[in-house]
Amino acid sequence: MRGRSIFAGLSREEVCELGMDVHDIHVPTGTPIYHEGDPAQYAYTLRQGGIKLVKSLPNGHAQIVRLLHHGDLLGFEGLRTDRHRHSAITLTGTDLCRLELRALDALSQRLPAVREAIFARWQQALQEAEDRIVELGAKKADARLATFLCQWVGAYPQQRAAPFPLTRQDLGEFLGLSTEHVSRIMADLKRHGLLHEHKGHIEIPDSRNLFLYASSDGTRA
Amino acid sequence: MRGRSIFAGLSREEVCELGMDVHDIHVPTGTPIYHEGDPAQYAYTLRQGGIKLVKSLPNGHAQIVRLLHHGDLLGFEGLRTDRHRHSAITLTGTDLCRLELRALDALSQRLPAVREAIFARWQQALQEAEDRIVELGAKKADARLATFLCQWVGAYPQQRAAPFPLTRQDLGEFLGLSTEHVSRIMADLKRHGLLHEHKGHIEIPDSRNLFLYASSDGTRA
DNA sequence: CGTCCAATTGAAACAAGTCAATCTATGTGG
DNA sequence: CCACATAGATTGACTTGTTTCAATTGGACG
Repeated sequence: MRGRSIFAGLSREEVCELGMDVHDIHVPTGTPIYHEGDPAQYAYTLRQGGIKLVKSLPNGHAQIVRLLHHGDLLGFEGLRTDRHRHSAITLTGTDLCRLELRALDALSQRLPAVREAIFARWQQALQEAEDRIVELGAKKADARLATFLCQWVGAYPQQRAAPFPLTRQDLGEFLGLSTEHVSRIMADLKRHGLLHEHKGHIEIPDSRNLFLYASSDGTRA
Repeated sequence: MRGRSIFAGLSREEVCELGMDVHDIHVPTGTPIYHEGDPAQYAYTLRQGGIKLVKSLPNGHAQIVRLLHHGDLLGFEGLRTDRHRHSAITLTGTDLCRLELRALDALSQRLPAVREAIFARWQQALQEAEDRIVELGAKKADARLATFLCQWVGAYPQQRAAPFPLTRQDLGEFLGLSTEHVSRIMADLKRHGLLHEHKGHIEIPDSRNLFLYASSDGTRA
């Protein structure tokens, strides 16, 4: 699912011939791709790197709504609303494929397979968002962090040590915690030997142990 | 959006003729319509009443993922997955319209307008789920409850006092709080005259005040 | 070598959960 | 019509979880 092109079977040339121009662009670390509230003009597919989708509250607090990996889509809400509903900020240097929303909409109307592919990703995003609601609503801080780390390294099955560009603040904004608390829990996990961290990479020696840590009465409410 | 039929313009007879049989069913208060993990066979549109969508954690905790009002859809995830991803339980007596998923899928493939309508609702659900993530991740208990109450009464603009079938436990499971804490905050709101409650109905004298209460440094992280 | 930013740590304040007791409304059967 | 049983709501005292503030450490980089 994730990582499969939405242009089921179409080559880039064929897509271009259908009237959309497609640009590959590179964005360096920590750079906004678009801002919450901006008029939505482009959608993107993430070819390489990591991105956070952030919503800000009036009182200056930020919440990371979703984290995107290789193969994920962003900006597609522009197909239904005229403005972006969150800010997209790179966590690493990223390679993106930029698509025009108007052309994408027209094209996907004509090609049901493309429409379906977008549809499917949307449904998947809803599923993940609902899982996140459960995490945030029903688990304590340490369990939230532990399950998140398990999922993160699970997204990099090939490597022994997964790249980990997130700061403590990013983790806090994703999990609804203060950076200090995140820091303490991370230190705890390392002390228990459940987690190693070096130079922007993390490694979980035995994810079963971490999972147990995560479940061990990580309850709330 | 909410409340509009997905069968854009088609009469029930036309829908039936297209090969789907449609049943109106009534379900009394507190009854499960389907369970998390059940094979998905039907989808429903909610004609009348209230429903909670619940996910359970292994350790026996429950999280209400979404609350449905008149006009909302449920069970449509069955179009993409073969099992229901949450349990649906009535909060009141409800009138539902039951649709066969297989037939619905076939029909919506043939009628792009129907497909689009479902698509649109899905997108809306994602939007609301992301808003909920922000609520849960970035606000404190009292602010979460206050904004929720505002939204709830906002869904019943016609009445002066909105029907309110939720128990304290429901509120807790929706907002990620203990029932006791919910009870205390509700008592506080009433003490401040921001909220009245009688016999399964609530009334917010001035929603601006409650909103202020909700925003007044309702920060976290 | 000094600077800067992120991470860590500690102590204290605050928020929320837990447990237990009480209260209230509601419905039931006598 | 009343006594009682029941389930949800409330309240209080206490414990635990989390944030806040402030100070310190550590690493990356010029």
